[in-house]
Amino acid sequence: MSDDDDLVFKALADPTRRALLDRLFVRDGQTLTELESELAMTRFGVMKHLRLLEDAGLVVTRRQGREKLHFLNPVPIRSIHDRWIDKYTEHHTATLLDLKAELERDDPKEKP
Amino acid sequence: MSDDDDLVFKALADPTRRALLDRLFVRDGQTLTELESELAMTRFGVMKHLRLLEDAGLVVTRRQGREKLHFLNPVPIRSIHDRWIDKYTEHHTATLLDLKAELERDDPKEKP
DNA sequence: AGAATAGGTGACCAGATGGTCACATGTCAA
DNA sequence: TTGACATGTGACCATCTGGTCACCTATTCT
Repeated sequence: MSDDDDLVFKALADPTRRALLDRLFVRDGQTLTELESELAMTRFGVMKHLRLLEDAGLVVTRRQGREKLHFLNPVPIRSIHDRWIDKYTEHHTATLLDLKAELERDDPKEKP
Repeated sequence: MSDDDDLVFKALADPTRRALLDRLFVRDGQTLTELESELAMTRFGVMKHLRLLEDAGLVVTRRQGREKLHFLNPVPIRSIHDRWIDKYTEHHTATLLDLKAELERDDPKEKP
């Protein structure tokens, strides 16, 4: 069944952790204290979340003196995609999303 | 922050629900009872999981008499991919995965 | 009509999860 | 070497989650 991805899905299930990935997607290599300052949560909470992201392989780290730098790793995300997106229908799915994005751009916040 | 995807990530966080998606990926349009028969869990548990998958848009359904048919919807999966995979590095990431797959094919279960 | 089949609801409970704190270790700079 | 800074650990608690059951509705078959 290939579910060693369990850590990845569990890690992605929390909005705070997804926000952390978003921050790293914008600017890679941030420290714990930098990330904490944007997140309305104590340092300990952020640390726990980063730990889970690291265990899942979604974030890789490098020590630099007393600092620990965090980097986003996109590989596990790509694996999720490949699990349920058939090569032959991939183009069709991407096209649907493009259409959705275009509709939302044309009619912003429309309430039917 | 675009986190109306919360239901999607929560739905994917459970191994039983991922297994259900796997089953539908193999054969689409199954009923609740068919899916239950493969899953070592009572009908009620499976029903709860399918409900969450449906709320998240990962599964779409169609009623046919007293049966309810379940179909896999790949669109939300593609959205996850697009959130953190940069268009410009996408090819690089896919290449890394291909390499990983090839290595695991050549050296099955090697313990370094 | 009556029985069998497919699906649905609400309550309930054990166990997992998110967040905080007191306290501890390692690192840099004056 | 003393103090400030960056990160780490273990315990603790309120809340969420996964799974089951008693009971109910709707559809099909004989």
